[in-house]
Amino acid sequence: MTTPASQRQRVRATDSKERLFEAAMTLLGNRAPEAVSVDQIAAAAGVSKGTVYYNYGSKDQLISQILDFGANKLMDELSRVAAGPDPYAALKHMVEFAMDFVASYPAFVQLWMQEQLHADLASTTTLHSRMTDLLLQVLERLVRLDEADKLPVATTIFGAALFTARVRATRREDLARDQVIYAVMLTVDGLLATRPPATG
Amino acid sequence: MTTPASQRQRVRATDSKERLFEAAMTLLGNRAPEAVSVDQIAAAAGVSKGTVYYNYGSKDQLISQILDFGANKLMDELSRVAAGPDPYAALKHMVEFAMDFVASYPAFVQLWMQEQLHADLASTTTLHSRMTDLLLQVLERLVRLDEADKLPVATTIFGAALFTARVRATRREDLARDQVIYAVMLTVDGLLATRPPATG
Amino acid sequence: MTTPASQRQRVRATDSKERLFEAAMTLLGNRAPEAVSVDQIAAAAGVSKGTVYYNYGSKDQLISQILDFGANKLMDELSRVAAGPDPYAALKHMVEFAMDFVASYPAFVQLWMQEQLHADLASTTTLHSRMTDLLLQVLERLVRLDEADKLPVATTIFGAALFTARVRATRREDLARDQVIYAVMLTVDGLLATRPPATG
Amino acid sequence: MTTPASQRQRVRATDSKERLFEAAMTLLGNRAPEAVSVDQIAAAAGVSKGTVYYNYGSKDQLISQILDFGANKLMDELSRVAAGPDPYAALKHMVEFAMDFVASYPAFVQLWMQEQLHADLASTTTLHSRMTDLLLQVLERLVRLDEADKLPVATTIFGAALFTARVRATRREDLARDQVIYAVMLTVDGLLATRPPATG
DNA sequence: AATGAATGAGGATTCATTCAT
DNA sequence: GATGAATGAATCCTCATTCAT
Repeated sequence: MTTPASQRQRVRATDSKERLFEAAMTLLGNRAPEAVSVDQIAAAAGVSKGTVYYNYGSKDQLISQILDFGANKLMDELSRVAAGPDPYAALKHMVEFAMDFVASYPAFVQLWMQEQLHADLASTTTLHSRMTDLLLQVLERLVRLDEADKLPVATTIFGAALFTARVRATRREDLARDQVIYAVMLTVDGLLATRPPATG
Repeated sequence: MTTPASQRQRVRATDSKERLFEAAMTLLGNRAPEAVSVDQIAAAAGVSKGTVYYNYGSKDQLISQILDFGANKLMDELSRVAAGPDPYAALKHMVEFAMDFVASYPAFVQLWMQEQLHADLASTTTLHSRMTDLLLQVLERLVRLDEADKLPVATTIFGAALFTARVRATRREDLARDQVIYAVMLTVDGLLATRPPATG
Repeated sequence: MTTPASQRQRVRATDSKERLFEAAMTLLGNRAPEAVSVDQIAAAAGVSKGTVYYNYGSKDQLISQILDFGANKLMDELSRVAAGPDPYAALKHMVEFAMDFVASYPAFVQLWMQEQLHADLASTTTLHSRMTDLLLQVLERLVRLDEADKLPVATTIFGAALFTARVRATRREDLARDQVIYAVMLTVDGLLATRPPATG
Repeated sequence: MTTPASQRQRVRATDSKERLFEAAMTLLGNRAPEAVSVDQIAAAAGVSKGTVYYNYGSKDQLISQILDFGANKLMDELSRVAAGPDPYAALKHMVEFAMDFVASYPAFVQLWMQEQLHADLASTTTLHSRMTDLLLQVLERLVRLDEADKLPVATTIFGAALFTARVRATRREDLARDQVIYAVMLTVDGLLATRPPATG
């Protein structure tokens, strides 16, 4: 049935789903997921509570989709940036992008950190290892690393970027974007200063 | 609450209170505070629910006290370590201590990050600024920093340490303590490599 | 038992007991008994909560004793006043005394009205019938009443006095004592105007 | 989970709200609001506890609505009756109506008296002043009153009617309706006997 | 005589979820 | 597609009461 009337309805249906997604995104950027009720999300989206369940099945699934959306969006762009010819510039661009991404989607870090706590490390671990893998790909084009240092170094860069980005999102006045990026890149500078360059 | 602070000699009096503190500490290390019920804390401490309220007034106050306890303990020791003669060694000892502290009190980071989200930046901000102040005191004995870089750099070190420590606390198998400490110190190495030494 | 030692103890015991009585009296004047906790009473009296139970056995018994104390005090004085030679003057004095009594012991009316609701009409009914009996004794010295009118008339006077006195206790600015007494006495004036005088 | 549909009674949309209202009305007629739990109200209405909150938001709001409903219903009818041509008859009809109203809605007086105690004199004062205003409108068509006597006299009639009506609602055997109305009207008789008639 | 610690039953409220329409 | 009504489990908290000291 693709009568004009039902088409019009489908457009509006998609509308509801997207509005809910945006609303949840906004609300979850400031508060822990437990502190955001389905009522609040529905109200912020201007739809009824039932619509949340109609479109997403459950609160957890809605949150999961936000998390997945964020993780994929982040990784996609980061992978693209990581492919740049100059590894140092690529790393810096990655940090820059991460910084801006967190500013745009504060809910994402919020949710990811929250998930980190639960024992079900499914998507969480996945993102973490995807991130460190990607970082290491670029780092190894820059310096030679001991096997045992790889994960710690990558995790440190990842953590420094995430943490400072998150702090910036909360209290934005006193942490200038470029200075923070510079500070995070110091880890890489430290590597360059103390490690042999990558053999190519 | 009419508890004269001078008479803390009663052994049994402190017993329930301490057991509750420990139990809350343990439970809050693995889960978000909203996900830990007062019932669970009381049960884990082997006391009745009412005892939580008798001793702490409310769940929030119990959590607050854990947070304060952790913040003070952390800052006390860190201040002591920061006073060491060699600034680089002092910084490394600080990172080492932070790493071990988080391993011992995972609940603390958990709670602190949680607080970070809420808008009530009272104790949260305090710890953050106390930490960055202390870090900067030591850093400035090591290198000369632009005014605008101070807070970003200190926040980066703080964040990298906290984040990696927290990740270690969750999944301890693949992040060796010493390598992580080395990785966090890379930020300092980067500073040393790119900045003029402190004048003294 | 009137040994010196026990006397001395009785003095101190009486002290706590009386302080509790006064404190309860004050607190119960402004709030419903359910809204006044034993903690509050003990705190207001400057003693520990256990002392309430040591002295009164339970919250209910403490309240009961206040109620009994008030009922007896009120009835004693009212009986004395009722015996005056002029029945109209006696009635007016009774109303005056009741008005002042309620102003002094607002908790009393409060508690009595509260008890009124419960099905256990023990002390409540007793006071009510003692009051109406006393009123009727005086009224019958003034006018002749049909048997069926006695209780309604006495209850009306009782109620008018209690209600206005209670309203005065709450919002004291706009109800002058003497006008209120005059207004309550209008019921008696109405009787005098429409009823044959008592035969004596 | 949920009980099978066969066991559960289907309740119509508006039904639940009204059933809750009635149930609360009944329960609050016999007990102080603090002594009536939301569980009891829900059980008496045959709905779940959550339904109380869905329909009324809170226990206080439910009680408020009962109070408002009663106050409006009482005032509406009383205003209508007060407009009658003969002021004495109008007053008597007002008392009669009040008497019957309290018999029908004992909860109302109960709640009103309870509110009286709290310091939040919002709705309470309103009803009180609306009542005395209305009474005075009619009284002034009957007799001339000193300014200072107006409020006391009106409050006395209001109180006498409310109090006796409430006593009747509790122990109905010994206070006949007509005799009580007669007794309350004695205040008016007293005024007529001692005051100059209204000019007009 | 007095108390501080502890208790547990009970109460108000929230909220994710279900379901008939 | 969407919704409003209803639910009940779970949660935080209060408070009268008990008891060892």
